[in-house]
Amino acid sequence: MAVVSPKKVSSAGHAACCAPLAEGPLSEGESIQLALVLAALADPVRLRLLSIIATSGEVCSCNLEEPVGRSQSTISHHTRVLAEAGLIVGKKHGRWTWWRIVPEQFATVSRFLVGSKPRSTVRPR
Amino acid sequence: MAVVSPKKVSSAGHAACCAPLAEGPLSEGESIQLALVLAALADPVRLRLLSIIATSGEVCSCNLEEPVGRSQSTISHHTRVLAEAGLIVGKKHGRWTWWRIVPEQFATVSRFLVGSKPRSTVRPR
DNA sequence: TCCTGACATTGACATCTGTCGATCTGAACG
DNA sequence: CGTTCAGATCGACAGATGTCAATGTCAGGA
Repeated sequence: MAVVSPKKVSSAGHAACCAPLAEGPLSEGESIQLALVLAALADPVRLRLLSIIATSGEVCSCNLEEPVGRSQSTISHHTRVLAEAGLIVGKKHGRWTWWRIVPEQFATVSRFLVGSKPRSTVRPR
Repeated sequence: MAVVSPKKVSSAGHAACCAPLAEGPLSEGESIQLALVLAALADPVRLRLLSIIATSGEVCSCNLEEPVGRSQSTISHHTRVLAEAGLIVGKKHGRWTWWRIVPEQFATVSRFLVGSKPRSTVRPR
């Protein structure tokens, strides 16, 4: 994933945009946007964090370290990546940050992946 | 993506398995499997290749280099990654390899991402 | 006002990944 | 056979990523 640098784009927003994969070739820009969100999803620890948050509805960071067995700073790093990808949002309650899923972002990515049915056929040159 | 090594698992099969994210915490194994497929998707060049293949129905490698502007060896690398993730399959016709989408694998991943609705709420400790 | 606890940030490090040029392999065709 | 061509593999390299320990920040409670 050389081209995609999450640091540059502070948030992928809800704009992982564009039409399903089979609706026509993706532009370079569209593919970079989508890859950003998919890259945030493509880590075992982050997937487990997401499943915990999605299952619980709302969780504070303090309840995330133990189940995945990573240090506090690592968890903080991962929640940041997920938040920048627009997959979760955090709300501060006193000392704690409560995280919850942003279903719309998941739906957007999901919409891309379905409808990837073959259509016509192109002969090789 | 430190833990996921596509080289070790020759194919992710159609077993990116398990229930939707919100159906309960993912096991470590499940998360690694899913991350494998998502990592294959999380690259702009591979997304564009997929969109080209999905749009065309069936394409030979020789028609993939030019649209994405990468060398032959790089394309070969990417098609390999996609094939190992079970997202495409290649069939040899004489000298050419024809690639096509495996819709089931996309559906499997997609099924994970939807249904990620918040449910109950967990109090911080 | 000072301490404590919850997170964020930083720095360092080993590992992984995308890319290319060069080389290898194996099918088609004289 | 020997040549040609599609595509796989190899070797190298720059840049990205996951991880942790250490340190910074800032809200609440004593």
